[in-house]
Amino acid sequence: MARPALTEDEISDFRERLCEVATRRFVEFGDAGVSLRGLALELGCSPTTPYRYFRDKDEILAAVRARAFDRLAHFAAPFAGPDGDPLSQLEALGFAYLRFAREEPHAYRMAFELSQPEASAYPELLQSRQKAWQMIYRAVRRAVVAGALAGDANVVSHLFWAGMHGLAALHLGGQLESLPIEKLQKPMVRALLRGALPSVGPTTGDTPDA
Amino acid sequence: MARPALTEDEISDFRERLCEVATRRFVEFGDAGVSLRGLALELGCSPTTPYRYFRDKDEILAAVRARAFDRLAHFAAPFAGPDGDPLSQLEALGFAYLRFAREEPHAYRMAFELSQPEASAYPELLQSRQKAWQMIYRAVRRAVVAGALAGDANVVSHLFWAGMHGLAALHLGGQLESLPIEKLQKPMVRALLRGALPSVGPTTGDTPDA
DNA sequence: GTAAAAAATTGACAGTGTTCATTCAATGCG
DNA sequence: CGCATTGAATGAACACTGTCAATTTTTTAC
Repeated sequence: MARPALTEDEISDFRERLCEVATRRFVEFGDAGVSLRGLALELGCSPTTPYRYFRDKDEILAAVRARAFDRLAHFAAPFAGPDGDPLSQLEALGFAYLRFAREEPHAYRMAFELSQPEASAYPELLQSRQKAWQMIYRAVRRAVVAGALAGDANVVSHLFWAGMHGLAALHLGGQLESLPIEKLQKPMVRALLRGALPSVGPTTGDTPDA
Repeated sequence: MARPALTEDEISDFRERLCEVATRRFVEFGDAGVSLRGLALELGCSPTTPYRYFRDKDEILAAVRARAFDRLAHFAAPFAGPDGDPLSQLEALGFAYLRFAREEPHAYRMAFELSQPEASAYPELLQSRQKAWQMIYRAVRRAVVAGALAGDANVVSHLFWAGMHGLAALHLGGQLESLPIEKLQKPMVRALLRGALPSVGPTTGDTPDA
C-alpha cells in the first residue's frame, strides 16, 4: 500500500543521464559547470535530487571518471586485439592512446586530472580503469610471449603507459610549447619499444655500472 | 604628509611568507587548507589583506607553483652540472627527478597538478618552470654534443621529461599499485637513453614499416 | 477516498572567493 | 603637539558552493 521503490533501471538511467550532462557541461564550462545547481538546471530537477542516486559529489565525479576510462578503453580496443604483428599493433596502440588524449582532451583530463584523493573507494572507477589498463597490458604481453619483446610484461607495460601518459599530460597541461606532441609520439613509442627488444637486452637492467 | 607606500621588500616579504604558509597548509590539510580564510587565520591578518599583495587566488596559486618548480630545479641542479660522464649524469638526473617526486610529493603535485587553466599568464611561474626544464635540457644537450646521445637535443629532452613525469604522475596518482615506482625508474631511464644511443640509430624514426 | 511510503523539493547552514565602504595607522607640516 | 592626508587593513556583504533536515508532492494498495 505504498509507492514502489525506484527500479534498478530507473536508477541507472538517471545516473547515466546525469553523467552525460556533467560531461557536456565539463566540456563547455569547465570545472565550474559541474556544480550540483548547474547540473540540476540542465536536468530539470532540484539541486538535491541527485543525492538520492549518488552519495555525494565525489561519487558523481567517480562515475564521470569511470565513463571517461571506458571511452579510453573503447578507443584503444581495436589496437589491442589478437590480430596482426604484435609490435606494429603495440605501436598503433600507443598512437591511438595519444590520439584519444588529443581528440577527447576533456575525457582524458576527467579520467586523470579530476582531483580525487580517495579514488580507490569507488569500485566502478577502479574497474573501468582496469579495463583501460588491460588494453595496454594484453598488447604488451602478447608481444612478449611472441618473443618480439623481452623483459617482464608487467614492467614493460607500465613503462609504456607511463611514457604515453607523460606525453599526454604535458601536452594537455600546455607544457609542450616549443615542440608539438605530434613530433614526440613516434620517437617515444619507438624508444620504449626498442628499450625492450630482445636483441638489445632485458629491460630489468642488471648491468652493474651505476 | 602621508603614509608612505609599501616598500618593494615589504611586498615581497609578505608574498613570501604567505607562500610558505600556503605550502605548509597544503601539505597538512590539502586543497582545503589554502582557502583565503585559512591562510588569514595562520597569517594573523584579515581574509582580504592578501588582495593587496596578489590580484586574486589564482595569482597566489601561481606563486606557490613557481616556488615548487624552483625547488625542483634546485633539487636537480647538482646532477645537471658540466662535470662527469654525460650519460651517467643524465641517468642520475632522472633518478633525482623521481626522488624529488617521491620525497616532496606535495611540491611536485603543486607544480604539476594545481588546476590552473591560464597558467601562461604568470611570468614568474613560466620562468620557474623554464628553470627546472633547463636542468633537463642542458644535461641532454651536453650528452648530445659529446656524442653520447644521438638525435635532436630538444626532442630527446622532451622525451626524457615526459617519461619521468609520466612515472611521477602515475605514482602520485596512486595508479601504480602492482608495481612500485622503484622498480620502474631504472628501466625507464635506461629505455629512454638507449632509444637515443647513436649506435642504435636516430631517434626520429624514419624506418617505413608502420 | 484515504493511508502509507517513497520521491522530490524547499529552506537553511557553513563554507568559499571577492568587492566595497569604512576604519586604522603612519607620516609631514604648521 | 595637533591635524590633515593618504595608504593599509578590516568588516560587512554578495553570490556562489556542497549538503542536511524538514516539508511537500506523488504514487500505490486497500
